[in-house]
Amino acid sequence: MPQEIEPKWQNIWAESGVMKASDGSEKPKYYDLVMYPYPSGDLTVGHARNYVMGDVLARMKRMQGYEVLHPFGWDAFGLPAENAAMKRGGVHPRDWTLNNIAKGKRELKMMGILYDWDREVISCDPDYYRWTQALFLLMLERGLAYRAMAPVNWCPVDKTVLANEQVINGRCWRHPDVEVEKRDLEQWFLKITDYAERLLDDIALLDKWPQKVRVMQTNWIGRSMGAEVDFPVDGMPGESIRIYTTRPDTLFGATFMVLAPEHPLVERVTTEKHRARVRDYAEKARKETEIERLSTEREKAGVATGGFAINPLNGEKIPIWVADYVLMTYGTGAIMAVPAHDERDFEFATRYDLPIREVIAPPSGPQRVLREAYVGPGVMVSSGEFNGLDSTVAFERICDWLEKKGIGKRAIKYRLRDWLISRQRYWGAPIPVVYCPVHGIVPVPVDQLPVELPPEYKPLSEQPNWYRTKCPIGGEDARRETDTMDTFIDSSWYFLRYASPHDDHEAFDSELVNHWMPVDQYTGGVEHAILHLLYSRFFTKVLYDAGMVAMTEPFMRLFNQGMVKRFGQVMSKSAGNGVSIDELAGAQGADAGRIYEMFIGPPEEDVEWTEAGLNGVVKFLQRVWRLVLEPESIVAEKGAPSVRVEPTVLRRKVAQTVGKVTEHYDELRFNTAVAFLMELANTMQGYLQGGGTRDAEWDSAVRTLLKLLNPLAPHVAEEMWQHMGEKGLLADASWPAYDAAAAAEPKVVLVVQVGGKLRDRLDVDAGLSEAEAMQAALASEKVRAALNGRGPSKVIYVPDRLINLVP
RNA sequence: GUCGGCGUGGCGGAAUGGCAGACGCGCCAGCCUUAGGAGCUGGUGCCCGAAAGGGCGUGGAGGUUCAAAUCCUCUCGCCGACACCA
Repeated sequence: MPQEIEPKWQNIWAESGVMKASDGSEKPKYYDLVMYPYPSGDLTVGHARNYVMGDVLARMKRMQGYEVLHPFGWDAFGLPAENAAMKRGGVHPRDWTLNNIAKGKRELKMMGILYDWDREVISCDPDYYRWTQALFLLMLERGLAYRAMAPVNWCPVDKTVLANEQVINGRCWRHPDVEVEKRDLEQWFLKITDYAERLLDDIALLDKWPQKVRVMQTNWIGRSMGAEVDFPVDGMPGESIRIYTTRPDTLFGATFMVLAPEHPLVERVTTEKHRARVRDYAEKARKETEIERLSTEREKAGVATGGFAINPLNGEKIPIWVADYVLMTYGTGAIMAVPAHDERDFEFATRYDLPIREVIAPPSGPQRVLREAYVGPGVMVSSGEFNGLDSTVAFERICDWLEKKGIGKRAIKYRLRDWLISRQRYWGAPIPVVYCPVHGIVPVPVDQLPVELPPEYKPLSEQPNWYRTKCPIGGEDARRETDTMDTFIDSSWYFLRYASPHDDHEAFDSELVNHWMPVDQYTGGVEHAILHLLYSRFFTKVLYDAGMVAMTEPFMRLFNQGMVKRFGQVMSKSAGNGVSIDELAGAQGADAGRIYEMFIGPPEEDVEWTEAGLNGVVKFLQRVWRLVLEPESIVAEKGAPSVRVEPTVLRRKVAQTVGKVTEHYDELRFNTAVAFLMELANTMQGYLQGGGTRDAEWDSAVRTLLKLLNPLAPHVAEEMWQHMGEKGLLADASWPAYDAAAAAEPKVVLVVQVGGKLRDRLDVDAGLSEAEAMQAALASEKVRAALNGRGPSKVIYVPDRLINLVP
């Protein structure tokens, strides 16, 4: 198998345009999308694994008669380019990025991966980020973008703000060993929280997503249902503290309150005597880093304010404390503490010797000594008029009561927070607004987009020639926003741009988007399970509301492929353990590399890279080559066994392989799909060695094998196809149809059993499913007679080959 | 701590509740050249046995079933996500 065949076929495919997606096609569409990568230099075999998966699927779908959209692009803005530029002074991030893109593109082509390159999207291209900016303005127009002074996560290494989602365990997502700091800054946010409910509810529609990702998104959004209740402050008429609780049924057990250190009422409720200590404590809490504050290991600590509040349910006076285990960013920043039924409150009460009152009795009855909080449901006690009720009932009754009295109401809270999108970086899409002393925040008119980055690589805030501008409204001297957007904005809509990549008067053509979308298959790493996928879903819903797209969810079916590791670590150039596509394709050819990537392990699992098995797939390809083009050499093999593979066995094997390979490609179970093809090749070899004739049936077996192999090993398959004298591209050939009758085992047998004893057996048609076979059996005279009118206690379906195993 | 997922040969891993270990790697033997680290053929879960054959086997303990790697309960171990969210 000469390696020159690879460029040969790559050129033929390019000229024939097999990979181009036609907008006006009559065929059913199939949108096969892979997550666009960050162009970080050499792509590794880890990237290739992902893209080969997408390519195998695209090639099969084309052969199945779909009009396949299989595009590619680059997530080209972002910090690594700036870091690289800084490292080798003088390199512009743009040059570094575009250079990497050129390299990556060459490698992808080398692997025989076919993309519709006419639709390539590069997020740092002004023709792209022009529309990223337009979409930001759409958000602004719809009231979904706002500026706010807020304590933000600040990465001291990257010197930029991070979104919540980019803070992992209190550390920067890019630098796992760097603690994130808190800073107060005025920043742009997107109101993703407005969509929290829909983002959560619509997870139900994503039934073809991995359960794991659905759970992660659900938890991330974090809905809780409860009530907001106002607790009047003792001695301050008209003043009250609003708390949020998920357990209104425990209101009678509230023995104290806790405010977050940043809570606005802390100063007011604090008495003179306690003022100094409270101030001191709040000051310290503010300085603590998020990671210290969020540690559950730490003992709960706080200080009393000296102030009191009134429990509106029973009129009881309860002390107000300040403690940092209450977060200003969730709920109302204030809680009622019910130590008997909340573990955190229990710990706090125990430490400061605060009263603990049980108001829900566990099923085992009231506890004599409370050693720990009881958080389950039970019977209400010490709760006035609600005594004796089940706590789940009391939950509703107390809410009703609060609402009737006007001191509280049911409320739903989300863990999800608004998306902070400002980045104090050069290499990103500039936020297209102007600050005018007269008109305030003025959006740059869409027809003036893009707000292009200045050529010089230097912080935008240090480029007055760039940021000094005129107000688009009145022409006053004004200043441009010098922050750029989080790159996750770029990637929240790139899959829409592929539908009309050259549209130069709108972000995308709605009609074309509605034609291609939603994405039928989306493949990418699980590391994007929350960030990218949640943001893309959010964008899609906003665009739906704006009437610009017809779908409410962008990705129908999601697949998270595993990572390729080496020496136990994720493969990457920077970690120095990368194996490049060049090396893989250079070793034994692109096709062997492709098959090996698919065969190395289950696609969703992480795999350790080793080339130990590469030789096995090379042997497989060589065997296929001989079967197809030199079958006579196999018949002549010396020392061959005399085991015969009957023609019927070969025929059935071919039919079964069609069914299995089609199904497993479809379900992205490539490792087993490869195994089935190997089995077929083994059977075919056995057939020849056993003296099988090379008749029309053999010929059809060969052709079927080539078609099934084509998505995996397209160069070799095309070459063999051509050698066989076939006209036309194998890529254009039709996918073999599955013949269920030919694939079926000879027959199946039903065992009918009454009272645990075998009564009769019945042959049924081959090819029936278990359910069909059972039904057929129950309808048959023979079985009815055997049952003797008593009805079966059991009807057992057993394949013929296993009949002897049944007692 | 909570929520997910996973435990199968020497290895990567297969098995709609139906012959566990497909397919491949590795290993062993033979063939071929005989320079093989190339190629071909056969064998290869573990134990007993010369063989025929027998026994045991999917982390562990129970259970459901004619039948369990698969379903249920408990338990041990590993991995991942989230983690004071009131």
